[in-house]
Amino acid sequence: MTFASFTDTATVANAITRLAALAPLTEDDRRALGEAANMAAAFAPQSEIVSEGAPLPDKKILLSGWAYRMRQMIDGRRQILGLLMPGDLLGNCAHRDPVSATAIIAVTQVRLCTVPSLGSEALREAYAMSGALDEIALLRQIARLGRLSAYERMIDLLLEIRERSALANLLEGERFALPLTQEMLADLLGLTTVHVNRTIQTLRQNEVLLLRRGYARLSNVEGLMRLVDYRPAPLEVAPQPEREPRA
Amino acid sequence: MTFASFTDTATVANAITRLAALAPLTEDDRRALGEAANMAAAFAPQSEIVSEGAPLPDKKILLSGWAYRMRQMIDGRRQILGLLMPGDLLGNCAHRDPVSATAIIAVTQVRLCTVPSLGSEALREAYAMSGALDEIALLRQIARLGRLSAYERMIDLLLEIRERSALANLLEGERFALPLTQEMLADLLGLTTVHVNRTIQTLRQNEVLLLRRGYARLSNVEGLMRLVDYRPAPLEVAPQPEREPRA
DNA sequence: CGGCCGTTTGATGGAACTCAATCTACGTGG
DNA sequence: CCACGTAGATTGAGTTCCATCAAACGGCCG
Repeated sequence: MTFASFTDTATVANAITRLAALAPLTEDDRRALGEAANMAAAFAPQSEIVSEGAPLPDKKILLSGWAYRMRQMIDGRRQILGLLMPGDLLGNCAHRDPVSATAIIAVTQVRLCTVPSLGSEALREAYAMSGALDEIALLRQIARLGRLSAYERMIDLLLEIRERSALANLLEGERFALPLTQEMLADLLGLTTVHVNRTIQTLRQNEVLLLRRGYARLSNVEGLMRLVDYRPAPLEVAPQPEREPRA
Repeated sequence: MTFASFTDTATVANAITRLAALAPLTEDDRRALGEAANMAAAFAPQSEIVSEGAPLPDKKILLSGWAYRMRQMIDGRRQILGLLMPGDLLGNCAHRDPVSATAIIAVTQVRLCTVPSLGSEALREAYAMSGALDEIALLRQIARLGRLSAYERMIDLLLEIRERSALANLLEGERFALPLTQEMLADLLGLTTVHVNRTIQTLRQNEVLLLRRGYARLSNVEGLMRLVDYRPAPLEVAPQPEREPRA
């Protein structure tokens, strides 16, 4: 299965939903975001959005699509450091002369726009919250790689993706998009593709995971959270209107 | 060897040296820092400076001593997420109602003080730079755990500690303090203490590492950096007056 | 139809873990 | 001042999880 043709169902609305969950946006904010979105730049799947060591661009919003931050060693070993999903913010850096510490690569087709004037209090607040969530994701990734088995790592990662999808109202019932190849999952989890494949099969046998055509569904989320000691990010998540699953 | 009695040779000057390397401090800044340091709070070795989920205190400077950020699972597995060394800043968080995502534990005796009024441009700049370096350290830790062998992880970590020591002028010749037990190293590197011990012995046999009484010395730093593809943090490090090694 | 990307399967090896015991340095109290 | 307790370091034997190597399979697109 290739994801070059992955049809991203996320819209600008999803990105804005996420920001609104981080700080109470005013109507003005939403309008400004909508206008900024009209100036969005598009990136093809697999393209390099930012290079390692390149000067960091302005603060940007990921309007739709997925990307990842990656580090590659000279001998070819790759480690994916973190995922970027709709509504995530890039270039969160307050000091002058900022340089990107990592490359950023598009997974699917990606649309990016510049954050509108940061004059708005709520937008600045959302930006700060987003930075805090970014840090939590990095910390989680460290604990995942350092102390979980392959089986647990996979569950922990899927729980995180599910949680972040929910934040942007991208949970359709209990199903969510997972446009990652097993190779990307391996680079994310510090495993080989072969072992990722075997781990997924075990998850399927245990009826924990349904994985099909770029979508995933977890069973018994509560139990899984207990299994890997998963702690949701400390956010009073406003309940979102639930979208109908479309099979 | 216990580090409860570890004599920390770092002084307030080391912490200030680090900040000065991040942004050009004025004389006023230095004076304010010196005064703030007089109001420092002390923490005993092994004590919990901040609890996970506790409300985050004000922005603080670690004046002297070492600490670490940690996450513990219910079944007892521990992962050290990162180290805090003299001159490091805590509570780098711009949004309201911040809660610590991790516990912070003192390794040695620790002294902390509140950052003086952030009115100063240079201090704000130093704070931002420090945040960027924190992120780089987290990213490095992820790549370390995900893609390096035990042997490489140990080298990579020691190179990072050496680099950070240098930033606070805590490199004495080629020697630097390493007040960590093998158990802490294990929790930091995602290994067991037994394996850390064996890895250290291999490093000693290869004449890469000298480790004695809480101090470390690396040989052939250039070669080690190449071996693990170590990339120093992008900082134009102002050369510091070198301190005489004393031992 | 053929090639390619991604997935799946099998066989084998090795890096790191587990369990268990011993050793060493140091601080403490008798 | 020595006996003891404890934290940390070290060593050995056996095991397991995950990597490696190699090949085959499946769907999609040209």
